[in-house]
Amino acid sequence: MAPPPTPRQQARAENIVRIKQLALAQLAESGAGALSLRAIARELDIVSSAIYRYYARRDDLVTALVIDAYNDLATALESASRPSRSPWRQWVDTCQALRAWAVHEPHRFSLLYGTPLPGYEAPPETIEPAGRVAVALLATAVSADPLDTRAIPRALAPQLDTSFTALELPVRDRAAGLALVGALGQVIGLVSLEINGQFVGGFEPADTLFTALVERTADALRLPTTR
Amino acid sequence: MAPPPTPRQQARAENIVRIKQLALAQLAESGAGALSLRAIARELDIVSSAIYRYYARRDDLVTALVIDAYNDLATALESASRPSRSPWRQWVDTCQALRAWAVHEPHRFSLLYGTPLPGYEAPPETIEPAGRVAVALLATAVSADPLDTRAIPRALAPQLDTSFTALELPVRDRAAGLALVGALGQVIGLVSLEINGQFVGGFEPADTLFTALVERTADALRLPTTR
DNA sequence: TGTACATCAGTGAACGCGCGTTCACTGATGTAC
DNA sequence: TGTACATCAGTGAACGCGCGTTCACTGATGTAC
Repeated sequence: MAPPPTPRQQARAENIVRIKQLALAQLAESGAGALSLRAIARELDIVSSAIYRYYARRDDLVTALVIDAYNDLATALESASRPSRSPWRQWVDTCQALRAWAVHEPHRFSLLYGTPLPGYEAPPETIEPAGRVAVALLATAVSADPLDTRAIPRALAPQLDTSFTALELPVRDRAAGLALVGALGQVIGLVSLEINGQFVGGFEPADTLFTALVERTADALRLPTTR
Repeated sequence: MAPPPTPRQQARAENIVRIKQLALAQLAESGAGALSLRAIARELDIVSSAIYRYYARRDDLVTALVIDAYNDLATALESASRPSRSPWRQWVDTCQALRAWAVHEPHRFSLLYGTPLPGYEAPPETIEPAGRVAVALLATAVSADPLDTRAIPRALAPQLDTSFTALELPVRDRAAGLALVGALGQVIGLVSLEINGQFVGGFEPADTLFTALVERTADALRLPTTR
């Protein structure tokens, strides 16, 4: 039984929420590289040094934002995948949820999958939430059974085994695992191209394009269309 | 017949080269957001205001770097595609050239396909070199003839037609065009995941993974294996 | 070929702004007896 | 329940650093006659 929070603890928790909100607003406006503790303090109506009560270093705040973003994205994907639907449908729905999240919060998507921040090294505690996203997306497609007539290269087999074991994703075989990595790369790539503006003038809005492509991938993975 | 360059013109051209070199070094070290005209001037042993003789605004320098990067990448792709080889082979070779370029110069790849710089708007003159890259990559796969049993959505047809007409890429049909966009998204996505460190611990080095996937895409596009 | 003039690369000082982080401190809140 | 003490959020000043951009200027280079 946790003791009830003291007013001080509660104020602290609320301030952390506010700090993150302001940080996200900055992220959206000026990018992650320009995240400024001083600017956050200013908007909090707090002297600049007081921020250090909450995050000892700028990078600690970035880490908090990264972890939150992975978790929010994973949750969005998980709740998009309705178990009553066929794997084919679940895959398409989940991909669309990923795109929707990314289009809605492009700066947070870029924080996760965009250019690494110079000087920032993602600490180990980001690995688990990052995995949650991969699992949430690929779990809908574990039943994949692609036609694949080529042999898996010798060097690739252990990489595939290690990765899917670590994620606890029971894929059918290595060919299926490989196809899943390809599908993941495609989804992330298409979303990146869209939110980075590479489709401007050609495929905007890109929802039809995106849906058509993830459906074809679902076909290529030969995902069951019935539950 | 162009007149021979004066010493002054020559010095100017050389300085522009040096400025770009120093800018690229900064890009690699601190990211595009931290590109600093003052720092460049310092390394050039020039007073900070003198830089404005060369680039009137910071963004003009960024634009020059973007255009150079697109052109260098396009050239790398073009020279990787040997016409004596089969389309299947050309596609795989070109994709590998793209990955090699990106792995060798990740900061330049990120400048093109990574998170947009806050406040920087790519001017129209970047469109043509950006197209050169798309053409260099996709031209190797114009003979694609994927199995595709689904109808192209109504909203998608004009987008596909416009895009491939603009690039002057004579794809077989819309299904092939759609598959090519999917392939492009996958290649960019995989390379982005790799250079942004998302494969760390799982698929590093990623060359075997990458090759296996572009080969399978070449299969799926049913590219001819003979010239 | 020589001279007068125009061009323009580079100078140096300044404006006004931003940042992260440390430090000794005040004073309200929380806790242990 | 009351009091003494410990905790710790927030203060305010300071350190040392960075940036883009403007401006009037010097003096070497280029050019037109």
